Amino acid sequence: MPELPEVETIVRQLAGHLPGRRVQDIEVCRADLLRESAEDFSRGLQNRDIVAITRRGKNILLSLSDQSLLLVNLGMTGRLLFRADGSTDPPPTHLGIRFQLCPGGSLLYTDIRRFGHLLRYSKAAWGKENRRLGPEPLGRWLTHHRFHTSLQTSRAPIRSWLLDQKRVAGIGNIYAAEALFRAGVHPFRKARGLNREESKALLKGIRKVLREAIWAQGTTLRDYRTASGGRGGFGPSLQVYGRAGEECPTCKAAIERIVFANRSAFFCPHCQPEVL
DNA sequence: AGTGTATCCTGCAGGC
DNA sequence: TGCCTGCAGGATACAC
Repeated sequence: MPELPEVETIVRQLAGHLPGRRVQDIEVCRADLLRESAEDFSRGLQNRDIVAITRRGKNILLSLSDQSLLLVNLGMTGRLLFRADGSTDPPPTHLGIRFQLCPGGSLLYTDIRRFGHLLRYSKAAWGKENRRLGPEPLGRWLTHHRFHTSLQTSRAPIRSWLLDQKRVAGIGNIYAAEALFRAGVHPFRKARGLNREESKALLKGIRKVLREAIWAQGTTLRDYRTASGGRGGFGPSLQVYGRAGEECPTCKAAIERIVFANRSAFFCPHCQPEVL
């Protein structure tokens, strides 16, 4: 569910609450969210101070006072909510893990489908894992030239390439569809088949749609919520995702939906021709 | 090596 | 009303 803009929104909100707070107590309601025992997980976090919160791709990273790190991946339906003490909000459904913080407040991880996970890393172990992720699409390192060069190494359909977190980190099915539409590139096209002009348009499209979605605090189709429980406002700005049968905003042709790699792809057959 | 597919899990919408 | 099917923003183990 949550792609880069959604995760960025959550991180920005939590940055106003978490740093400076201590993890006082941990309640694990759903142990299958972890890859270690609930006891080890709790022991590794208890009494650590949260120093910082950042994002890498679609992952949320909490830096702790002992140099270790807690990674939160929200999967499809994960939420990370901050609740002040005495909050009148109703208790969340599908609570997975509750972190009681000091001085005051709690951090709640909820997840209907439980595709998400929480992982502790040492500084060194995270460094190694981090290198396996592709560059940040909004980062300065990823130039048009590097993007184009990277595309040339793959025969995969460009939609699959964009979803592969080892290529570029943070893009999911919604923003892949939107970026391809903005660039006029059919999702089926081979990555290495894009010429310089097309790859430049694609990177520009990716950056534009991600920035606009961050500005709108992400896209709530159903389950995504910000850290304060709010909804993202980018939904009405989606031009093709979820709009099969509707008119293309550019040319009025009917938007099509095809399924490959087990996922829907939405595109305009006129603005995004499969063959040039 | 580099791809596509099936699978984990729950909830909801739509058809009958 | 209720049962059934298909579909969902992600990541990964496997087969080819």
